Amino acid sequence: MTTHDNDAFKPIATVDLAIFSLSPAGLSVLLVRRANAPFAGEWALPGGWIHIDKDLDLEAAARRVLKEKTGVETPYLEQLQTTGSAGRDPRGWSISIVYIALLSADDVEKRRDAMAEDAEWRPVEGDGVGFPIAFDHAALLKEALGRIRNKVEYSSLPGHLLPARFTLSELQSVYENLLGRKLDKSAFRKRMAEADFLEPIEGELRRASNRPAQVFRLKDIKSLALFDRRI
Amino acid sequence: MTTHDNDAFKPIATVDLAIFSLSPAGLSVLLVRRANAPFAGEWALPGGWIHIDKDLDLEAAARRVLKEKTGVETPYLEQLQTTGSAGRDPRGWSISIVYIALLSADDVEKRRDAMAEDAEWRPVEGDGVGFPIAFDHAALLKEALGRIRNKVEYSSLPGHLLPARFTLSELQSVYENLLGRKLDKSAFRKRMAEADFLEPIEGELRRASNRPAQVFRLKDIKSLALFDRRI
DNA sequence: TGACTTAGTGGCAAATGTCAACTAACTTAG
DNA sequence: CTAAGTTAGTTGACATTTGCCACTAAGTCA
Repeated sequence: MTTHDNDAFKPIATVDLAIFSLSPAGLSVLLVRRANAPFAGEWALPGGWIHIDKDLDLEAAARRVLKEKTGVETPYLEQLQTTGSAGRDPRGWSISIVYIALLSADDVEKRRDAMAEDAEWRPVEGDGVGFPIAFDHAALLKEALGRIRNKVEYSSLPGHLLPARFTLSELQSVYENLLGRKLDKSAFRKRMAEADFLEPIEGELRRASNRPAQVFRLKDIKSLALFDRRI
Repeated sequence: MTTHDNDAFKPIATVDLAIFSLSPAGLSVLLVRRANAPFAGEWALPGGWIHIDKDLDLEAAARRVLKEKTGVETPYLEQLQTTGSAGRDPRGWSISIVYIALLSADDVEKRRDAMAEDAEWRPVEGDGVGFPIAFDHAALLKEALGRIRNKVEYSSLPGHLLPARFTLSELQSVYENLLGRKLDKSAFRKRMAEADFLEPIEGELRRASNRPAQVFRLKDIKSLALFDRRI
């Protein structure tokens, strides 16, 4: 292996984000309208070059892009995968480090004013958004959706799509929405208790329902609790 | 985001591999002695620059490095994570796309002559190798070991450390070695049947044991079967 | 105050997992 | 050739877990 610093070994490198939020209608993903070639005018996953003068590391780069596009800072950011090849970008050999970010609908709504003008939430339809998007971003989006739908079955991931405080019924609704099926209330509550990733906020009840419901929060807002057995 | 092609946005990019094999004594990892600065003379995970003139994509780059260092081609290569920051390489902002490769002891032995001279198998001790290694490779190795030890509990990963043909007892031994505990034979066999990732090779028995044992192969040599419930 | 809605819990039947003991297919020694 | 021994493979009793229906509880509303 030859070891010398020149452009023969330096690909284009970006971070790209699959940013999701959840409404009663289902998952939405954030897309941006590209201003410049290649793919000018087309929708894409938000992303950008790594600013080696500003970004201390990859996660910092991803967080910067997330903030720029949504105005939101999320505790939950997961690296999906890195894709890189000669053919994926007309400008040259390029690498994309792809992250998944999960935002609660609340946070999104609160920061709607701070959203980038070129960005828009689009409902997820099946494995994509129902229309073509730039680069290989359709494949990346499909991969991200696969990751989310898989992890819902064995982890606390849905909790990261809720506001910081939520009820068990709200959590169950998110699981059901992402799983695409109804869950038994008793079994669900038993599972959540067993998985031990929630803590009741003492003295805080949600009075919107007929019977006041206990409010919970995630014990760990940055990482997922993994279950021993799939739902 | 400014979009222009210059070195302000081009980090150093390499692929690095955590290559494992298993002996009765436990896991071993391949290390290489670095010839050049930085960290000249120190041990590191094998890796190298992406050759944008030769490598069609990242996986091709990883496979090239694997072949160069071990002489072996493995069906099983998994992307671990991508790490990148300003501080991890003295030469500048750098990214490493890290892969895990699993080789059977058989394949390693058969191709020992083709192994790179600067490469050496080292036994895994705890979360590392028991001595310092270059760059942030100790952290990467720890991460890779964590990934493997986690996935043993809910997937067919151990099958990828065996030769293409193996018996259930051999497979069980690998699980026990990586899990660090004994498994009940009957329960183990029931689990493997349930997970449905093995197929018996008709008419092929291993006669090394007292009672001839059925020989199996993995149904899918490139990807893992995931279990519904952890072992 | 009673009907209704939602939250939260209990308990039993069904399903699943554990593992000891069994049978089977050899090899080895006498 | 046969019995003993070793390993592979299977069975089934019992323990544990899970699913889910029905119950109680805490309100709101008319």
